[in-house]
Amino acid sequence: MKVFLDALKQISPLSEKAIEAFSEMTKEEELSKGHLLIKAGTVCNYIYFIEAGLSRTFYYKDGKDVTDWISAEGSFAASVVSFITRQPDIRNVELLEPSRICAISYANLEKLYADYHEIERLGRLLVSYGLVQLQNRFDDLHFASAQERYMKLMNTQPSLINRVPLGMIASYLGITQETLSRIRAKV
Amino acid sequence: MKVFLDALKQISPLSEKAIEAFSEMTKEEELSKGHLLIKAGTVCNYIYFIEAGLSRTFYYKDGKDVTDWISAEGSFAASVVSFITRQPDIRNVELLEPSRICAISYANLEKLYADYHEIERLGRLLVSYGLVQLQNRFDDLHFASAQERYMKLMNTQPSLINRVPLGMIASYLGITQETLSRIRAKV
DNA sequence: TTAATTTTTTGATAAATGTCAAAGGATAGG
DNA sequence: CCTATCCTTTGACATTTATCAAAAAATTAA
Repeated sequence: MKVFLDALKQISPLSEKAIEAFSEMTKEEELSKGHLLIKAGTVCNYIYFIEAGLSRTFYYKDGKDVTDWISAEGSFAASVVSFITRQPDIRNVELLEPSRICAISYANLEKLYADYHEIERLGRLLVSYGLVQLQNRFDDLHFASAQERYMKLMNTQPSLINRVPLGMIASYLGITQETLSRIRAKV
Repeated sequence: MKVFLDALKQISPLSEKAIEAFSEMTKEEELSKGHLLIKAGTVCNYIYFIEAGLSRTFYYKDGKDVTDWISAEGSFAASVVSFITRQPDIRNVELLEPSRICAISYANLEKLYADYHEIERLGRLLVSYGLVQLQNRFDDLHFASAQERYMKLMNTQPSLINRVPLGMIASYLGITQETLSRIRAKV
């Protein structure tokens, strides 16, 4: 839990009271590799913070497994669209490594937002930073070549290369695993 | 201004006081086609709401004009990444039609956020819905064909087809104008 | 309206990436 | 340590999309 609360404080200062309220609303769990945090077709009722470990968000498009997002320790995992819209979504979230996570439910978070202006602010900032991250990935996908995208991933998150199977990384980058394998052979 | 305030109220209820504060902080303008709202290389200090008209966000990648976003009446325009991170960004925003806009500065918005919990909530919701929109476009770019993307645009925002030059729409969809022209001829 | 400019289409060709198939490697459980 | 499974690479070929060039169509300004 400490890693989680420290990360929150980094985003925006929180009073002792708010931190306590947060920690009361949050439950910590140790889960094994392969555990499904969120199942496609359901409404995502939890946001997870990865204190240790690794997860990926994925769905099926035309029968093919698409890796939408990868969350390592220190970041959040969820079916964000479903969490926000309160509609079922096609995304699953699974653990790629045994992980220690903090989970907070939609209902509890709403309560915290309503009770604490400072937590509402924190939430706004978190979503804002998420938007910036997504825009960066969007820009890559928009007009960068497969090789450019791979290079950028190597520069920004090199550790993922050894922790995530190549096929999932390829899909994350929007290419096939054969193409990624060839890029890798060339570079 | 009324269109803007009504749109805000739709997102989240606001007290009379908050609405008044908002309208005091907002300035309304009529601007002509071609007007540059935001210039590349600067920090984006305003968020614009388009009451009437049309804008696009664009930048240059390898000397080529890339249309990043298109905002029609009832939506927001900004260099969102720059507005959030307070860093200069490569994006420009220009008007594609004579437009009536409402502008609110970063500093004023921060003040509103600090003074009104209800406005902070509104801000969180606005960013959240923006995130959902971007995720939808991201999904298309991730693993949908050029034709699928065009079809989806036709279904969701058909009016843009007649208001925005084909080259900009093509770029918005992540393809060349020749490819879009051929898709159009085929469909 | 004409003339100039911009936008869109079309054709030929090239480049990037995908698909299918199969062979090697690596890894984990019995 | 052996076998089954999963992961990665490689090859041959197909498809999609980009590039370059030029013509046709539409729009704008004089």
